[in-house]
Amino acid sequence: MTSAVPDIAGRVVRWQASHGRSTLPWQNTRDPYRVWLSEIMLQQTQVKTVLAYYDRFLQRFPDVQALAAASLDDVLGHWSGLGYYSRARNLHRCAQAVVQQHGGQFPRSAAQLQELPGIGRSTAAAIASFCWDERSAILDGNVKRVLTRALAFGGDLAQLAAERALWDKATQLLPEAAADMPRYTQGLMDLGATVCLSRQPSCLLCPLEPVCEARKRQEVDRYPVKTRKLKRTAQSLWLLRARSAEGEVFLEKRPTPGVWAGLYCLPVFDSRESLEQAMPARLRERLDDEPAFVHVLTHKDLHLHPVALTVEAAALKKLQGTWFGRAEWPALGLPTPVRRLLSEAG
DNA sequence: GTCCAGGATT
DNA sequence: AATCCTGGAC
Repeated sequence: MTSAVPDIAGRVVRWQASHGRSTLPWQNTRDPYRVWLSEIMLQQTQVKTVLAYYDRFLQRFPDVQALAAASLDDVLGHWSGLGYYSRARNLHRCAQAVVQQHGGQFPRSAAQLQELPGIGRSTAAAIASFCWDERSAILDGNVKRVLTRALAFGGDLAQLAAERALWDKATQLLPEAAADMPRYTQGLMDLGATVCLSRQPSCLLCPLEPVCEARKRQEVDRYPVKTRKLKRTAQSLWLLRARSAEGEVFLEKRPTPGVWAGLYCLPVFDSRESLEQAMPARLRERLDDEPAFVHVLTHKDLHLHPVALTVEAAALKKLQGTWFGRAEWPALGLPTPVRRLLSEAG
């Protein structure tokens, strides 16, 4: 044993067995469909949020064949509210690729999994290690935090070279025994989610505390190093909130790509003037401006201006879109702010 | 209210 | 390097 690294893997594996999570609905299975679905949902999304979606999604789409056979609208309807809707579009495409190109079986290596839509390097490694014990490293945001602290890795993760170097470190740290891979991978995720927190980490509860370089130097909060320039722009949008006398709502489908791609949405306009011009003159005086509110995306603040209007259904025949009744629209793929607006209206 | 965390695609 | 969403902490 000439390695300079301490036995991090063994510590993680033993800690996972005694203190890690073991009752989440996507654990205690090696079914790649269930593991894959959970990993996609958990991208950029916290466990608590996913818990509200996972079982319901599985009930509607119990296997990869059912998902592949479903319409994209149906899939987006069950994803509605989870955010980052390209994940749902890629999920659907991936299911179809598995059925059509792999005979309904997920390919059994991380390298092949990574060829599929929506599965990047880390997600591929997670699936392969959980389902088939493959010795392949994950490196999501939580794990980056654990590893950069344990190693006092000071490279700037905004730089490609540092990112590559950390992937190499993560690979070197893997347990030697393939059979330990599921527990090791789960342990790293658990540590990042429950102990090695971004703010106020619980170092006293951490199995890596005795070997953690950042802890040793009392510099835990300096890792990971990432110089990011999040420059958020602002944009105003006007939303036509039309209701018919029968209580139906008027929705249009969003184009792909773009914000809310593929989802149903109230008709969107760049200005109040363009909203007015899109409808018959006799209706313009009945427009009712409602309080604006801000909806935040990663890269822009959307200032949303709802404009209400009650009309007979035929009055908007110049606009693209469809009327949906109370029995229909709740099941559609809707962005959260639009769903909220519709709910408030009754 | 403000700030922040969190992968893959193009 | 830019794009894509929501929820939780403070």
